[in-house]
Amino acid sequence: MEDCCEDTLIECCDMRGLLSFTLLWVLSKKDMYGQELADDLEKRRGTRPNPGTLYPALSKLERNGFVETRKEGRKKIYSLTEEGRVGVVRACRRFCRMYGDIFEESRKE
Amino acid sequence: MEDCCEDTLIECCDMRGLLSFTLLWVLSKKDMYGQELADDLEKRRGTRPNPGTLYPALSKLERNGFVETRKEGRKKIYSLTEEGRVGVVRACRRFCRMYGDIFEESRKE
DNA sequence: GCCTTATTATCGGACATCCAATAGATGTCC
DNA sequence: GGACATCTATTGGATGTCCGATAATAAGGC
Repeated sequence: MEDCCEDTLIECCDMRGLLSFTLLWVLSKKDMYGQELADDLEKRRGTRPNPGTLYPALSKLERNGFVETRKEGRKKIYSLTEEGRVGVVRACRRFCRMYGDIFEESRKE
Repeated sequence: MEDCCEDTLIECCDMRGLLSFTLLWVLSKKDMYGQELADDLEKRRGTRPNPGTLYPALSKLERNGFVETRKEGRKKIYSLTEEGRVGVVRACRRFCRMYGDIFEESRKE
């Protein structure tokens, strides 16, 4: 408990990465606008992603055809395209093959 | 099955990242030399990490005190320090908080 | 209309991860 | 000793993820 890093950053190794994958995953559950996505990421990581990180990643996903957007008032709602839905399933499979054992072991404790 | 990406790279989103975390995790199971670590990563990801990726990451972990080395013949064996063991436990906790739900759902299928 | 606020967005810089290509160092085998 | 294979390592360049700071846009309240 005492060395539980609830809201702190890991200092032993860099844990950056997988932002676009995480965004696809979150969007596969529910359409969201930017700040909602930022809320979700903040809950996961403990820190809120900077707009300079989040929006370019979303733009790239849209440019590549995995995400589409619509406007609702001042909000811009992001949702997966059909291609995005196919892609996220494949990406999850790859993710599990890469890191599944880490989770299996951590579940036991 | 047909869209299973056994040995191909994911094309829908970038899945780089977490190399140093993965190295710490693998080393927490067994001391290894460089090429052994490369074998393990190849099995996980489908592609072999380039030496220009692997060795700088290991050097940084050693420089930061999480990994130490000894020579055995032409091999250089990497192992975790005590600090590395503490760090990897914390990092795993963080990792599970970030991505646990993805695994939980994928386990069901 | 004007101010406030929420939301989207860009810029510049730092760094980790990735690659291809190449080099150095050390065992092994003939 | 010399050729070969194995293992460690570096260089240089591309890209994604991260930040702080700042800007642009648009809805709502007065």
